[in-house]
Amino acid sequence: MIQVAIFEDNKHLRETFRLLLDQAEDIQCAGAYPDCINLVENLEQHPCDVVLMDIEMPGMNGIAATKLVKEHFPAVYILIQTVFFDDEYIFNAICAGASGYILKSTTPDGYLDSIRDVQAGGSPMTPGIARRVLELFKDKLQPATPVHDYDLTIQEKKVLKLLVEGKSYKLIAADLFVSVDTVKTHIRNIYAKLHVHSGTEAVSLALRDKIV
Amino acid sequence: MIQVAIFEDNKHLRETFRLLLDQAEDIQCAGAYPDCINLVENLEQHPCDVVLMDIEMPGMNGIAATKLVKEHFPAVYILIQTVFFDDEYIFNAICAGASGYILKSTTPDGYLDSIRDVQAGGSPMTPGIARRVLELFKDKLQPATPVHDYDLTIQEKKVLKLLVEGKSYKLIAADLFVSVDTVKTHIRNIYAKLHVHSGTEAVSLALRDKIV
DNA sequence: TTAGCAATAGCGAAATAGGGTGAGATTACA
DNA sequence: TGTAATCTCACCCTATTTCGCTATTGCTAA
Repeated sequence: MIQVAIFEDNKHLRETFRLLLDQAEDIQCAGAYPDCINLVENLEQHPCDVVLMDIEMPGMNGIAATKLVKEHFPAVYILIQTVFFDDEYIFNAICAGASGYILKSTTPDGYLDSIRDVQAGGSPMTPGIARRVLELFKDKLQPATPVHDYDLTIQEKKVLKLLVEGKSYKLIAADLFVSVDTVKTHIRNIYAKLHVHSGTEAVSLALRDKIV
Repeated sequence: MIQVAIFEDNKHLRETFRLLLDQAEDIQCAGAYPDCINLVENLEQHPCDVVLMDIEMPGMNGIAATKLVKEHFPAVYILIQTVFFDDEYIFNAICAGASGYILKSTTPDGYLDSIRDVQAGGSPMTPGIARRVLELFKDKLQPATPVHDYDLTIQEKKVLKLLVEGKSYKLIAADLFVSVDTVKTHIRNIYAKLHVHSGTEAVSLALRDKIV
């Protein structure tokens, strides 16, 4: 018997969900709440396996509530449901620990299947949501493309790299087997190309733009 | 009519897929290949909307093939199918540009639905795969967590932040409405806590460890 | 072959940074 | 109430950095 808690501010929807869940043989509604007041106490008194969470709620929103639930009940699975299709929402929900993300346009049976899926260790997602997740995944994880190269020469890049490592002019000169004055010249040219006026600025820019 | 190309080294499976697809009214098999030899030429001669890609193939594997397809035909959706449940595979497939990832245990109708889903802009995923994707997502993206704090005080963090922005002692002092000597003191203390001896080193460390 | 660029190197001046020492004021806490 | 931490400031001295100008060598493309 899968115990499910419902968080949904719309009273009509909330009651509809409760009826839908209780009508299924293997699912039971352990509680239905309009907001996140006393969330922890409520879940302690009425334990559940899965939380069906509305993302748009007055007061504490679904994302924050998800975090809170995960903090206090790490074993509970959270199924987010929303009418929105927003990248930020999706991203934050996943990071908060949601185990599934479905659109409210899902059919009644879809809800029940999704609840069974999360409980079985899956993460049901509306295909459209899944596409957004994959795109986000690629965007955020992939290359971190070096935007500018600033036309630095090979030697200048070497110098900049060593500068980023925190070395002094002397040490850089030693590393590259050139004189300190040469390093000075290179750094002067680097500063001009990056439009900066100090080592810290150069390092900051180099790291942010992944030049090194 | 959705045109689908099949890449599958097992002859029996390949033919089964072809029959399955052609039997659907809205789907047509545009080609079925046992390997990725002449992949680009084949797809050029027999254009398709969706590729059904086996991930385990002799010669070029499905991941590399996915990359290749995406390079030459960016608009083509790729549906990965596999018997494996491996995080590395999943991760690489997504980065290569796959639009869906289903297990081979899927039902015949499941295949057809998945193909329709990708064509419609969705990303069908077996719930178990989806769970792995979400976990990977969290693991790889979360590290936005500052690992060390180095016990910097509030003021020291402010100074470090301004240092990262490339400001000089003077400017930092002006920004914080304190004397340059105070800034020096803070920076001395910061260097001691971070175990560095120059601004460039401090900036480098601060950015890498996301202290600021 | 001339022009341009990259890399090298030097000199000098001015500004900035780094490190030592000490110390007063405020706040937090046991 | 005493102690510790934090924030503040000052003075001194040296090292390093920044920036100006100049100049040679080698390589390459017009």
